[in-house]
Amino acid sequence: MTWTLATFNINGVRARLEPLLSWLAQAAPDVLCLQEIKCQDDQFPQAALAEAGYQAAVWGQKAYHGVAILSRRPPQKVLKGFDDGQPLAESRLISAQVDGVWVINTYVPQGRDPGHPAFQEKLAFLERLGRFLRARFQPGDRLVWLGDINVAPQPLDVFDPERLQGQVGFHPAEQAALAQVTAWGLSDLFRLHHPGEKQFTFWDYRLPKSFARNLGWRIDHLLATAPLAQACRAAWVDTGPRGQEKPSDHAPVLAQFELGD
DNA sequence: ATGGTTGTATAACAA
Repeated sequence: MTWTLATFNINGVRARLEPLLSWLAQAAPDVLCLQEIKCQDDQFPQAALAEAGYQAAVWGQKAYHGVAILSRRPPQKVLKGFDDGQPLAESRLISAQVDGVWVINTYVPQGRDPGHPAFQEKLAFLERLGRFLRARFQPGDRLVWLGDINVAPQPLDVFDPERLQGQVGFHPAEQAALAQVTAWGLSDLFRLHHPGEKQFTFWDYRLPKSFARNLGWRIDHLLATAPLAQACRAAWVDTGPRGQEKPSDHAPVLAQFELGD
């Protein structure tokens, strides 16, 4: 079957429910991973999404962070956090096996500044995610790690690589930490289908007219194991929502697959 | 220039 997977940092699901519903109706992904829902589980708009044809596995928290996996069909399994005996303090990781694919949805800590303790927490999160994948899954499994990963891998992935070199989101230490995870056997689906193309997924509100001037970063990714990368027919960024009224600062990223049995 | 805006919550904090 043809299967479409998407990731979208929604930056407050309650503040953007109407645009989310219209985007879902138009883009019609089979699975949508959300980050920064910024609400508790019981505040999540389950009913409105059910009416749109989606069920949701949600791990929220008050005011900050929060992740969810929306799917047309019920997931076979859902996992919140790393499930390694040490609870994750913030709601930044939810995984689900849905339509036979393991979908690992992360909102990786932003890191604040390379000199801030939060930066070390970001690196530690990425290392822990690498251990999580290696402990639980095989590179031959149908698996996608996706979400707001908060790291631009290459100079092509930021609007001004010289100026931004060494800043949070474009620092060698986090690029190395990301590479350590993907070295397990994950491919960047957007880059696979668009080598050499400058296409961003995030435009900071704090830079005046950042979207109109395309002052962005490619920090939202879909990273797939070989069986899924081989099944991937297309990957793209939908910049439509970013240009609308009161947008999220991120745009959705999608990938389409032809899944055999 | 170390700025700027946004959501949540209602004062700052995180991004």
